[in-house]
Amino acid sequence: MRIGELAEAAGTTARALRHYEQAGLISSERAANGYRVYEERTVVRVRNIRYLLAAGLTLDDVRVFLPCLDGDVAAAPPSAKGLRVARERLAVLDARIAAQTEARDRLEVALRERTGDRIRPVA
Amino acid sequence: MRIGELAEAAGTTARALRHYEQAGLISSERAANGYRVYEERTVVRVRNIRYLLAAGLTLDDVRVFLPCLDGDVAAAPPSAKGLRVARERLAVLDARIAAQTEARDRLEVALRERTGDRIRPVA
DNA sequence: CTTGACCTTGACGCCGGCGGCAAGGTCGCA
DNA sequence: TGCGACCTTGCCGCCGGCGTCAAGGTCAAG
Repeated sequence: MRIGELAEAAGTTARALRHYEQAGLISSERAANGYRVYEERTVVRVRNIRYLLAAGLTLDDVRVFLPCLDGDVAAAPPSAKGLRVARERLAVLDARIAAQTEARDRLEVALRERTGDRIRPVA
Repeated sequence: MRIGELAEAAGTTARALRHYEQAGLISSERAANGYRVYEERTVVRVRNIRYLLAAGLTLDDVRVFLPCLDGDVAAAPPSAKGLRVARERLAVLDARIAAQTEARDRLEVALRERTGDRIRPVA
């Protein structure tokens, strides 16, 4: 399939796909005329990429998960290094989530206190 | 007080303060030599601004809270609009956190499966 | 043969919240 | 009188994930 088809099938744009390729997240072969040609499974891969992006990860983050992006769990088990990196990522994600949750709670508290008081007890 | 003092008192930088002024969040008078001069209460205001920023709002969002940023009880309570913006932000933050938590959980599950199944890592 | 839909690379634009540098003016103090 | 700390405006840079031209090549249909 060509880039336009893939884009539509995966719910994104050709531009984004070139961007992912440039970032090393997907790969393509080339037809004689230079057009990019993709395999069917790339659709799944791209969907997974977009899922992770939507979850707030960066392209850099996503790269770490490449081995698991094709949805085939039995396929390529990650290397020890991959596992280590993945665990580190997990910690990073936890930290990030914690930070955002904290911010969220602050906002909620502010809102709650607004029911009467001022925006926040200011020191 | 001058910009440097305000910056230190409010826990930020002179650069950021000029940025806030440029964004219409704070105002200053000018001394004869052109230096910005601030009132004491601006410290509180800036702290509140930074508090809201840290809670995940944008400068644009903060603008709607201007009437209540001085911590003055007599001042106007946050407008209905302000509350609405804050609630919307809260929803956005919640969604973002949920998505990331979901991704995190996926990763954890994947990790668990790998380490349980295949002990031998592949280079 | 032409149109028009599709593809190619390359490069600049944008948003947000500043950081940081340039190039200069203004102080107080020794 | 000269140093150094402070201030001024202005503008470019950065990160991330693309959007959006620009300037072309390719191909099937009419």
